[in-house]
Amino acid sequence: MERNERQKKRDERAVKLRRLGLRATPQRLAILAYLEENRTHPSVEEIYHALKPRFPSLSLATVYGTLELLEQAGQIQLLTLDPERRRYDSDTTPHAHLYCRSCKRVYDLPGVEVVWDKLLGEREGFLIEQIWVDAAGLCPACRAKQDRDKA
Amino acid sequence: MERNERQKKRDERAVKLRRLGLRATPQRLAILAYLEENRTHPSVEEIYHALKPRFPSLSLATVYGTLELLEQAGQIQLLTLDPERRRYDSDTTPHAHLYCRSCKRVYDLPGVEVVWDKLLGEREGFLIEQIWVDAAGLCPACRAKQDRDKA
DNA sequence: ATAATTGCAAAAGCTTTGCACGGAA
DNA sequence: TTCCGTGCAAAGCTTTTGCAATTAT
Repeated sequence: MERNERQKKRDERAVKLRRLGLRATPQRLAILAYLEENRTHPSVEEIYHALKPRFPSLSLATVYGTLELLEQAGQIQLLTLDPERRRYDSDTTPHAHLYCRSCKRVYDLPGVEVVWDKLLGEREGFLIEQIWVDAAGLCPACRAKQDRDKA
Repeated sequence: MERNERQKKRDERAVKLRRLGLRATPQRLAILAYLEENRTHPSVEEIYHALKPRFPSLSLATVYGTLELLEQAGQIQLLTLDPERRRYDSDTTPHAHLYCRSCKRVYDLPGVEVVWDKLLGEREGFLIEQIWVDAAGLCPACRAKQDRDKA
């Protein structure tokens, strides 16, 4: 990616934050950029460790706070399917996830056709604002490894 | 419920546990019974507090351990849609849940038609063993309350 | 200049672990 | 009698909080 393009994206993120009434601090821009560039559904700790070298003074509390803020602003989504820790996804469009019970990572699960919009709205008195389709099982790599071990 | 019927259900639970290779201790029977009789998706702490009066020596560690055991044996399911704590459901048949962001309780969500079985099995290299459909929003009571407050 | 944000340290939950004792089979 | 299971206390993590110092606007 060109230097100019990188700068352009950074500016776009800054504008986005200011439109939300938030200050565009280097920490927030970096966290947002990390999430957009790493679609691995990172945990808070993973984001923290990835950015710590570039921001030696970065604190976990800041990462927690920023993620909560971005989530409430609808810029990212909180994933709860990993029972051990929070994970975040900058892709807020509807898609299913899978939690691999072997490597404990979260993957996008392709090919799940759900009529997401039909589920939102009112339903038997409930107001449905958000839907997640979560799976648990094995990712391709762990599945292959398990087959090998059995053989 | 008659005394005989209660005893009968207790015996059935004991048999079920022994078939799984587990000892039928009073604590385990009580936890299982509580989950079957309280379909409120209780947290570990809720189960602990409910049973503590009848089992003054009961420990949280025992509740945690028993729930993990029962889950791995497929007798109950772990729900992760409440980001603050684990909840459990003795109903292991496919059904959707809703997390009310106001009262923070978990409800069964009626009327969601998902072809659950079609989602299980192999899919693009992934092995899908379990599926959850989780929603966030407002339960009927909190929704009514919010409408009232707005008026 | 001013108000929002960060970073630190401490605290607060939730969950797990190790081990001696007790109880189910 | 033999192990499995329980309870306790301590530890381990994840997440939150309060506040003084810093920084974006």
